[in-house]
Amino acid sequence: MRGDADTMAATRPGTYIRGTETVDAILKAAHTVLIDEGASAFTIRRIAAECGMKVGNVSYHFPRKEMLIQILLDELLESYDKVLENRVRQPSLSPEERLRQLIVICLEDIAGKRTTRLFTELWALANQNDFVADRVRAFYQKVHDYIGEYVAVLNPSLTPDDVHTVALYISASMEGATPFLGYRKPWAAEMPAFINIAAHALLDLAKTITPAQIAGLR
Amino acid sequence: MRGDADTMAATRPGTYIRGTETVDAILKAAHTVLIDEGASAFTIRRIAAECGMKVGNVSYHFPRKEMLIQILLDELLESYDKVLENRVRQPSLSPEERLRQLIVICLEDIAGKRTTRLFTELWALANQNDFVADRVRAFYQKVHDYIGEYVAVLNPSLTPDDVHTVALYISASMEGATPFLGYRKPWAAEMPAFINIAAHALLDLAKTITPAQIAGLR
DNA sequence: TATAATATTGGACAGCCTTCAAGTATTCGT
DNA sequence: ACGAATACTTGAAGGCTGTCCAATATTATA
Repeated sequence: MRGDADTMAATRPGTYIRGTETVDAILKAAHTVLIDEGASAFTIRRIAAECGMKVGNVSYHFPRKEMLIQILLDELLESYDKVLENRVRQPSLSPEERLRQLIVICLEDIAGKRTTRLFTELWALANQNDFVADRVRAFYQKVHDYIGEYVAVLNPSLTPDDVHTVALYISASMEGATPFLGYRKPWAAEMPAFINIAAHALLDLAKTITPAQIAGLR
Repeated sequence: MRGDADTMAATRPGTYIRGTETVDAILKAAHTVLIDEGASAFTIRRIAAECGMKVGNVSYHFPRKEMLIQILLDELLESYDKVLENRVRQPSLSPEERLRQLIVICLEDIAGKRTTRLFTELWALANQNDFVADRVRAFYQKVHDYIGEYVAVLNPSLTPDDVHTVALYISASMEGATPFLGYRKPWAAEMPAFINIAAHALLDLAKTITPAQIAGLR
């Protein structure tokens, strides 16, 4: 059985084998449409066409379009969680090298089509859709916690609040690359140099920033 | 007469006073709808309702919806240009103080509703709409040139290419604040601390980064 | 294999949307 | 004040949307 009882408003339908396969196909098609054609093309009919189904069938498995969005988003963000967990937490490196790894991984990921498209759409959707806004917030919360872990080790003089703020700054610096150096964005070619600067500047920041500087005393 | 002959594909209709007033009202309404309700609500009907007009009338002044988007976007981005020109170029400060000013101004602007909403929508629209993509690129090009001017002075060891890359990095670091600390975004409350960190870190970067670091030699 | 649960189909519905042609009203220069 | 240019309104066509439903087909299990 899928779906954590937790905050879930909608559980995945389908109990028969065939049904779950269909649900998977719909979600995959929805993913493709959202990434390739954007939110404006994200319609039941377009999704049904993408996976060679009838509108009624998609509507049967996802009686409300909102359900589809919610489940798709949950699965997508969960997959990002796993990437972070597997690629960053694994190696037995120094905190500094791990943070560098995380920065490189994040920026390389941002350069990919899926991430560039998905997150630009999500940031816009979050302006109006509370569900999307909340899930995106929860996702980045985790990312900031990852970063904060390393920052706290690298710079023991920071309070927990300061650590969070620095992590937020590091994360924002990277995410800002999305509309500039993301997939098919104007300065995509400069990503290698950008990664070099980011790795240098953000590591240096994490190690040397002081509470006084965060507080604006200078 | 309105509309610069320059690159304009579409010129604003209307030569009568009443006509231009109507056009202005439509543009204002379109602006409101886009900022307050997002791209999905950006429809002729919704815009007409917003300014108390009939659908046909809006359609008369803007025969194609695309025209409306284009003219609205041109006017919006031009207004941002002017803010930059007036608020940053004016004062006779040192390059360092000017760059700090620019950073503070940009981030305070990002915290506003208009900028947060507008640019998140534009980044998403740019994924599919070539016109939007091009205008947004041209806009940021200018921003990067502004930043680059100061970077070049603060750090004479950098080549013009390096200067542009550093300017790009600085700009991205600031824009990345939008989905995190923008208007009604989850960490909006941390903007003051974020500005402190950014002003410190980005100025330090501009002054001390070396070509070797940008090239990844370490 | 019978039966009940599940899946799929095709279509109807009301509601949006954009576009357009045609007619009316207003405004401007003379 | 008059004619022409411009502005506005109307109404309807045609296509898209999400949702719903009844009929049919498939599947799992007792």
